[in-house]
Amino acid sequence: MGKERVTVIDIAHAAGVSKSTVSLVLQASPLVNEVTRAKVNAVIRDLGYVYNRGAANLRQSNSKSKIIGIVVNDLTNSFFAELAVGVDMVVQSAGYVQFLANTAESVDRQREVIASMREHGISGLILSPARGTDASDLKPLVASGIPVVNVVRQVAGAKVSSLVSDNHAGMRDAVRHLVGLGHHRIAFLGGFPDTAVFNERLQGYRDALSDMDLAVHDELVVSSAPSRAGGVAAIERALLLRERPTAAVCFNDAVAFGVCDGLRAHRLDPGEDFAVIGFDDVIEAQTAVPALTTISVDPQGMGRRAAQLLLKQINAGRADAEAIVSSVRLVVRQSCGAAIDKRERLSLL
Amino acid sequence: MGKERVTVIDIAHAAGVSKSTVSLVLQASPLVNEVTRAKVNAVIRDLGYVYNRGAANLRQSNSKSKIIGIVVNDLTNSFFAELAVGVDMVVQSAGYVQFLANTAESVDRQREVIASMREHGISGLILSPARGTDASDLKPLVASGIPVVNVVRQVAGAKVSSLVSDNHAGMRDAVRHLVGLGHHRIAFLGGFPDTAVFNERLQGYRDALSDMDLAVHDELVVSSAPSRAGGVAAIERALLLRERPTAAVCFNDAVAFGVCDGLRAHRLDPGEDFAVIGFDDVIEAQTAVPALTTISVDPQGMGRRAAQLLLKQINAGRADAEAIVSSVRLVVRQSCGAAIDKRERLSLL
DNA sequence: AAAAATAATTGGAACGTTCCAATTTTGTCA
DNA sequence: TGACAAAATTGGAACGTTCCAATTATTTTT
Repeated sequence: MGKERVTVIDIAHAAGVSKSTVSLVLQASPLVNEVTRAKVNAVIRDLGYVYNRGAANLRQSNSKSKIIGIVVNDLTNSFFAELAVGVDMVVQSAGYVQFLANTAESVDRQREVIASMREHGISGLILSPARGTDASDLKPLVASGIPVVNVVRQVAGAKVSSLVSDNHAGMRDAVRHLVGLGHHRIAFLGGFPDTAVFNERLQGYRDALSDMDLAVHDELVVSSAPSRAGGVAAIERALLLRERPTAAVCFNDAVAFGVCDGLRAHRLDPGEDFAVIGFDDVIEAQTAVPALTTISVDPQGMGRRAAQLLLKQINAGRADAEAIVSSVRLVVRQSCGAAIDKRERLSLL
Repeated sequence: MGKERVTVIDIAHAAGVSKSTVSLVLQASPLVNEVTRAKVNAVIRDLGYVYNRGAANLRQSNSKSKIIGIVVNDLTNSFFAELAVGVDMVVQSAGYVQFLANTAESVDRQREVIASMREHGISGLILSPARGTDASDLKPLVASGIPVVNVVRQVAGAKVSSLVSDNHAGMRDAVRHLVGLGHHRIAFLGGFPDTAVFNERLQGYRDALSDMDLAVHDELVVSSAPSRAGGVAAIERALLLRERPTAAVCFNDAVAFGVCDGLRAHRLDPGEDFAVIGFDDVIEAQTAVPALTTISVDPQGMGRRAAQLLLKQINAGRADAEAIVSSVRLVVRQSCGAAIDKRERLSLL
């Protein structure tokens, strides 16, 4: 059943026209007469023809392939899943289809999948680089004129566009908010110190404290895996300090949830006895108990913007690197509690 | 810089051999002499040649394309993200690359992306069908001999393979466990009643109650959106019953988390005052507070198995439909609490 | 050393499409 | 009706690869 392919030649034959004409109707060219167009389209439907983009693409090597690649370092992280969804939306409605690959932080794997995608003729790539990605890994790609947009993480020295969230400003706003509520011992919890994102966020924390004329205590900075379990571990350590913090900004929401878990394990009520602020605003942040105050980075929106930027570069034919930092905003929910003085007043009742 | 493509002809020319020879070394044929092979490979590296799979694939239309498609109905759901990761793992190590598309439950979108993938020459498809998918949507695909593996959801009447989790047995085990702990008013919360998955799980719930000689009360079945918010709504309704349930099995983990939230809003402690069991075992289930007792379905494992099944069919050239139900297992954590009598004994202290 | 066998290489056709230049058909105007 | 313009159609070459049959180079056998 349905062994051999139906080609334009078959269509042409059945419709009594030439293959050139069939090709023209496939491209919706205005050159072809209405009645022949109708006839050809009918035959196309009848014979169950399916367009062979591979062949088409071979001929028109000038034109682009309608395929883009997206490779992320950790698809199990819902942040990246959301990002992929955002990319998918704009890419899909532009008539493109996307190769998606997960590198699980392996640069070797990343190299392989990028090479494979290249052989398949992607006309652009959105990349959330694995830790340790070197500019040389992207070199061949940009040398052959394929636009690349880095998201979330930058690659030092690579001449490609990037779209990262404003880590510095986000963390600064979080700290300011806590200070405004009356806190002055604020911890910075979670994250691996060898990443650019960590350092940007940490710097935002430090700068905010300085701006508000508060001392920066290094023992209040506790790094850990950027996961829920890491959050538990980090708050454990922070609670051992002789002078306990009264609030924490966390590397990301996963850490923040872990911190809440750890607080509860110590009979402390997050939001009430201790203020917690996350980063990312993952979906669960709004429905968790307590709802998480966090920095919203809208990963889906970032995905959309990255895809738009990539498509723009593909269409322009020219890919001059531009670095966009995506603004973020503080979303105040319950986990950071009310102002300290107000709380004290209430507790007097 | 790097404007025009390097082709086998360029390689042949530079290495002083024919394009046929170059082609042979590209395919690692044993027919070619070691020294020429080395020479050709050197030139390939020097000129920065990249293989054009499109062209190759065009010629050898018998051979397959090394591309598979995966389309899911909701990538923002971490269950499907995990599934995609599982697929990615086996597909990647088999030298394939995957088109990934998200349909967001739209059958129209699904139809479009499947058509697009077909035009791009996928040699197999893994599909988690959007709600309302009809067998006719898959007809053309199977007619042209492209293997399809449905995951999570079946499509009635479609002659394709499927891999679904054992919903009936999973829910049955959950209910049995609760009955074993001493509960006899157990609610079934969440999910849309018009889906096959819902009905399979509900049937497991009913059968387990019957098996244990307990009555099935329809008012204890409260459907809702299969989300955290839906869980909150469902438990709200369940708590309005004059005879309240003491435990609940939930349509999935998201609902279960919502149920926990709702319980807390009523000053009830999930796991202590009310037993909750989820379904899916998403990552957060183990780190949540209380850790969620749930039915583990290992989405990543399902993804791997689905991919393996698909590759098997692709390689066999023959795609006889087989229906696999993936076994599940109850993972007991804290949200279902201790046995009722033990708890009563403890509370006497 | 000639014949036969084997190893290595090669030119051209083919895959399914698009593009170009050329041709045929149709329409318009004097 | 003839001349011209406009509209519609068309054949062949090309894209980058693989495959086949054929050729050439090398080795083995007698």
